[in-house]
Amino acid sequence: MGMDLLHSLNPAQRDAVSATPGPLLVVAGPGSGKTRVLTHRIAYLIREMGVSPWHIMAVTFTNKAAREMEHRIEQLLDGRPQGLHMGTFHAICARLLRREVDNLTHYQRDFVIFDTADQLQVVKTALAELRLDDKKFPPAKMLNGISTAKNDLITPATYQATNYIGEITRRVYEYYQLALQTNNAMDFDDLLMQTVLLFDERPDVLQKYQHRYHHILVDEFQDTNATQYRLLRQLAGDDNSIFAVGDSDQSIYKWRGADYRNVQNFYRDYPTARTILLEQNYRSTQVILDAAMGVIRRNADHMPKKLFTERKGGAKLIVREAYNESDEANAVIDTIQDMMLQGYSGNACAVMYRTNAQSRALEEAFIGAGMPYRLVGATQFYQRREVKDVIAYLRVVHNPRDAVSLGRVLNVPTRGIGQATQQQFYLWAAGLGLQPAEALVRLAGDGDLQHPFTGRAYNALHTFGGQLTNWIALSEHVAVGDLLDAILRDTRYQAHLDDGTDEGVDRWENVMELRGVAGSDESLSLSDFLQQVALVAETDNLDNAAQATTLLTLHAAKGLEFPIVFLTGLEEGLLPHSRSMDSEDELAEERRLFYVGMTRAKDRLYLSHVFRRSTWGDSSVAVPSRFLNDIPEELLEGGGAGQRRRQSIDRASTWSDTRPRTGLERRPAGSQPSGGTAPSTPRPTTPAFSWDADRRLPKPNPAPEPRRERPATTRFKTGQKVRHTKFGVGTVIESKINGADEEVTVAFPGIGIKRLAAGFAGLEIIG
DNA sequence: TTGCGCCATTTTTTT
DNA sequence: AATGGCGCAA
Repeated sequence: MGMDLLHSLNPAQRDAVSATPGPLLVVAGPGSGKTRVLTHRIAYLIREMGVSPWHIMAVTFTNKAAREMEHRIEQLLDGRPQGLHMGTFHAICARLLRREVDNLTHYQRDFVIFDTADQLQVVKTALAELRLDDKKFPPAKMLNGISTAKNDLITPATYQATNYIGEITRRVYEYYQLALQTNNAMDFDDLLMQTVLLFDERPDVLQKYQHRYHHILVDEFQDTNATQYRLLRQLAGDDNSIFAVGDSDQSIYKWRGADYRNVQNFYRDYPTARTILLEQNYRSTQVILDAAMGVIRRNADHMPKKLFTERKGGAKLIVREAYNESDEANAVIDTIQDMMLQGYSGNACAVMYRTNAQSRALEEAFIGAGMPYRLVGATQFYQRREVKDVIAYLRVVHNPRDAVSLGRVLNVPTRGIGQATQQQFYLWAAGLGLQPAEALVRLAGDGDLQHPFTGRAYNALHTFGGQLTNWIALSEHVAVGDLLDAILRDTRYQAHLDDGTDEGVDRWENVMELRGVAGSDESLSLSDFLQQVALVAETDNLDNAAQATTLLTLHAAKGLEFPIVFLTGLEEGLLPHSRSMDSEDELAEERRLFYVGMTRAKDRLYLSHVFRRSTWGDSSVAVPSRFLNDIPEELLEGGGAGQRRRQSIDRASTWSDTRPRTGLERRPAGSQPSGGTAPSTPRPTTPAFSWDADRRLPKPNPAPEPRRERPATTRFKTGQKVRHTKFGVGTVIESKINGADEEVTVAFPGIGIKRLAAGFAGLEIIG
């Protein structure tokens, strides 16, 4: 029997799976079979060590990972183990808090979970109430500060402000937290923090869980934050075992409070902890691994690892420059079609990028080519206005104290409760000591109730209050789906969305999709439904069955693998992102992000950057990412990246008026070769380049291109040498008129690309 | 009160 | 390029 579980593992994996209970850290390189180790460990505990599943808790990073593990354990054990507790930190905490809600000081049963939009709403209210200027103190920044505090387990009471902004953040945080309690709502961070606080205050409650969870397994340990780590320590107590799996090279959530120093904390707090290193990779070719190691090695805090695989050799990496993002996208598509001809299936490829905004150009190209794709993230389903509205209705029905959700739908669809009425209404409700929805219900139910509303406003409020009362009553004995139907019917929501445009139809379809999620299952409670909906991640719903290329951000790619991976937009400012450029730490994280992307690839890795990238409608010259320079030359097909980087800058300087015919010029919109729908023409668009060098097409489209800029009035010309007082001598890459001033982009050797306002820069032309 | 149109600002990554 | 905030007209 024991053979079954261990014989398919390599020595290091076997060591981990069969380790004696106690603190253990598995350092798992990418593709080293960590899910395998985790699942086998759980199976081993149950079957070989006689541990009851009831005593095991496994924490994963996404719900999808939890499901996947559950599925694999089921296969290993020929059945579902009863009582095994598996899920994300957030889901596990939410469940625990629901169960212990009577022991919470500030919350009642039926609390709701606020998402970012709700949080922003609360912060805006807080700023208004505190008479603070939301221009000076942007709500998103405030929220960020609050979240950071919560991730570090800092409450409004323990918040130490060191400067004015800090003091403002503290005040907003204080107000915000009270508002959440009044709304009987928690945000994502609360789920974790309130659990820790509960355990702190109530040793008896903590003890209950300590007695239950003898074995705690943690996936993606490098991405735990201080609060999560504290929670693990609380649960582990003195007697329970922590089995942590992680890889600090794949830590990419520092901005969310993740602190990979928890790895060091782990050793500090558990001096007897064992470490097991998993270095054998079962995913990628050695070429891909070597390239990835070449990149990650440059990080100062990188712990040396030697990733190896039995898949010696492999195709070299291919780096190419495209003219602009649409050419880049078309080149990707062209290569994917090629790969499919070579026998790869439709879901073999993934295209990754740094920012969600980059998906647009790709999507357009896929649609243009008639190629199937699925997009992970972007405007996430549950963030869409119409979906949020419908959920807000359900939330108010579920928890009438939720004033944020009520505020969202009070006049959506418009029902004659305008701004003036709303203000009056909120004041009146507050005077009664009631939350708005509670007051509405009272107004509808009690004809004698004193109120200040005039005929029209009263009618509108009274009617809505009546509806709300009905829905609440309905929710007691009817399935979630039926309740949703009633709400949609009573509010005439479909008519509200139908504005005659395709977008209106889309929106209704989204609502129907949500209706599908609710299903007609009687046993799904409203509470469970809302929680489920609040805690889903976009990657959770990724099904691999669809024969489509996956489009996703590098962050979303973590934990996934694909035979063929395209990393696009590898340019300075994008990867590394411009917001990360002035901090060594953040730069290191950007590099890890690149590393994560590279190591998703099993067989082939394509890297691309563009010459011209458009952001916010105007485009500018881009420089290849510095990370490309760190890939060993011999692993790249064709020339090295460093060479290309220099070439690109040089080329930029010769490309203004004497631009050679490259076939790369952007075609005027609409001049694309048409007929893309015919299946016999699999290549409806003409790629500017192909990764397959010999298939590079001759330039078929000599359509005269409208000049992009009228440089007649610019003082500086591309290719000119200029001198700057601080940066020294550089080469002008481009210059354009921007408002009243001229914007000059200059490459300064050894310094980088600078964008300068000609009026202020004091540039001297020297050649 | 609603709805439209103009203006400003924006994008890093997400449970 | 797209969204949100704001002012004005109906």
